[in-house]
Amino acid sequence: MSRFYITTPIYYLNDQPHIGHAYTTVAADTAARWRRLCGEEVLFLTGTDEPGQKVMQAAQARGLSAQEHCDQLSAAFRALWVRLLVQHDDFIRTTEPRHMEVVQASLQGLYEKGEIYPADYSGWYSVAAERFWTEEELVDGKCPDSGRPVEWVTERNYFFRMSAWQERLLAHIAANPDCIQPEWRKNEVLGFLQKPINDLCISRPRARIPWGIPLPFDADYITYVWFDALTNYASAIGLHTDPERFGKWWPEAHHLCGKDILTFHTVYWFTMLMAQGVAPPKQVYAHGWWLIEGQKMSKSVGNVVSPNLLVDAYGPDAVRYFLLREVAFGADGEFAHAAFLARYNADLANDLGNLAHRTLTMTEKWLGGQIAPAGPQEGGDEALWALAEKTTQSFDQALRKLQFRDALEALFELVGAGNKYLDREGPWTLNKEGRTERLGTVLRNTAEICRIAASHLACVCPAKAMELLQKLGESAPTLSPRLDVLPAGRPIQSGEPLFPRLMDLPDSIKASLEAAGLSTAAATPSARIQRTEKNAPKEVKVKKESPVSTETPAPAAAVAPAAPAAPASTDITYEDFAKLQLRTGKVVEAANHPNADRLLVLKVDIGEAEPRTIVAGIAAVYKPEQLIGQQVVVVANLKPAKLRGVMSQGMLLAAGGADVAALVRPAQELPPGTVVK
RNA sequence: CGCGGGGUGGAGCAGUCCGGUAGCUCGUCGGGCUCAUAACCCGAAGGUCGUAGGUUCAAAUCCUGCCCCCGCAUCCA
Repeated sequence: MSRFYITTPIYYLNDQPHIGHAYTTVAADTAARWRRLCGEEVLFLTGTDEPGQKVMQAAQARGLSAQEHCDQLSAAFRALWVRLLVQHDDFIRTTEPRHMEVVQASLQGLYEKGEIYPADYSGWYSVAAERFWTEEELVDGKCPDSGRPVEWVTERNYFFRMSAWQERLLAHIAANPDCIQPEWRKNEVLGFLQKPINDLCISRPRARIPWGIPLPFDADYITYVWFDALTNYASAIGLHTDPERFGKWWPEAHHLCGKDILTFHTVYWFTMLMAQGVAPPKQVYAHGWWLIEGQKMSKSVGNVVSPNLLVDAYGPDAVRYFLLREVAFGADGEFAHAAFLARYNADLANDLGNLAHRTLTMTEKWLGGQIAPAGPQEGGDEALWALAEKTTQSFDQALRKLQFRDALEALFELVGAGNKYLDREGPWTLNKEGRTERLGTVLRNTAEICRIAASHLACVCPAKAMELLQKLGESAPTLSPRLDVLPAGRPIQSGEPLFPRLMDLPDSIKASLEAAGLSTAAATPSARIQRTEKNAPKEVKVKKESPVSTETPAPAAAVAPAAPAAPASTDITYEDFAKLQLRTGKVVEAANHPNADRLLVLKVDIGEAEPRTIVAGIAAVYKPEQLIGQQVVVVANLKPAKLRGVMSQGMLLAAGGADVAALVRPAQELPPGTVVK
């Protein structure tokens, strides 16, 4: 029996699970479910990555011990997987003994082979950020994160001879062209490997970082987090501890990961394994990132698509379907609720749901609710049989290559063909003319299409697929492409529509969009509305940038860049103005920017659950303590931007030209969040 | 020469590696059907495939230059 071992990265417990975590995990689950459906032996591993500075900081911020914090968050991940219908076979935590002992065995083995050696390392160290920086990374000779001074520190550490494996790594990739996917990502890795790579520092002094796996050969050091984390893929199946189990699964290892950590999963991990005499995994597949409503994912915007919110609003099946159908696996995508609604209605409600519903209701009305025997093939029958055969093949091929979108596209081509077939064969006419035998054949054919669609969809939309199969009287998926699988006389029931059409965004989604300062115009599933909504930010940008364009003759703004007043030639419509979301706010905290002397970092309450962090260039005019308790006017839907390292989630209105003269504030005390227009 | 990605009918994308009738989804317009979740089906309009050259019998696809857009970076909010 063929085997399939698939993993997600172990997720770092510095924050709640977000859509990116859900994406990787759903993809892995779908691949795993498909292999199981095909009768293969499957091992699907996910888990959480626990030790680390950021985790400890996050724990401290919540007033918890690191272990309590990790237990809670790890449970939050597990709970989400349950909600998303993820069926992992194993869940590993890097604090488990079974993992730690393998990490130590690996290190010991490498040390004994001479693959790990001690050396002194010198660099600019920031006590505040607890890390080293390169000369180039420093800002004015200070730590770019904290703005604090750095010191030149020499430290003894242990290094893995990664550089010695560079040639063999290149040879391995050349000999195994599919081991890094997609192809264009592999080229990025190969580009990275054109330059000599360094040895990898795999230790950290315990004095500096107290939490981690101790080096077996020097108790003053703990293991570098990536060495620790990557090893999970092997420790979970018994590297160094259970050779039989490891030998069984390792040759079939497939790792999914985000594009940001591809280098770790290929260069570091492959060479770590090769140095231990273990072949690299069969394949590493890097997927892209989701933009949220046109913006890069950040904490505040990310809430709009928090996986739990999505599952609450749409249910797990629809969320899984959208994630896998909307973009090619590997490319970046955009999660917009309007697009979600459009996709859901078009594919799940109108095409599949409706095909099922019309087939089932006609069968109930005219055939006593029973599947009819397969009669002789006429009309479009032959083509339908052929397409079903072709579809099941395409689906399987695409899914084996993790091309989820292509697989679903193929499957919905068959669904579409089912709808067309009904129209051409016109069962309502057959019924009127009393041609019952042909009527039965036509409806059994589309029922079979539903059976095939549901069976294949069982890996993507497990719950809804089962629901549909049950309507057809089936208790489990059957992958046969034949249209004579359902037994004649089988009772069916139509029941309620499988995927009710969504006429508007759920209220919970609208509320979260509003809270994040995003438009809820997407509410109507009409493309016209989508279009204006999507175009809006672009138009604004064009205007903003036109002064520097060489194309247009520059208007007054370019001549007098200091004058913010818009020239008459760029009148805006009320519609343009209405795109601004202005709110009153109250400054609750204010501090100097750690790394910029003209900026202040403010926390401004604008009536949301949490105050916004807003960076303002007003340090020349206001001192932080003057501002606390002051009322201000905030542009609430300005795209967030990082200013000297601090994310700013809005802008304060201020009067003045190039230099700010004074902040704008309401004439009277108003509750925070009051709309300004 | 900072790094990376990209410019294909109104929108979003595929096709580019391996040159040879420009395809898909949504939208628009017109029609049909009436079993169905205002769903389904048919037809039409709409693209000099960013641009200028080159190679070729033939270029969205190969080569060269240029323009533009989007991320990251840049004390601009």
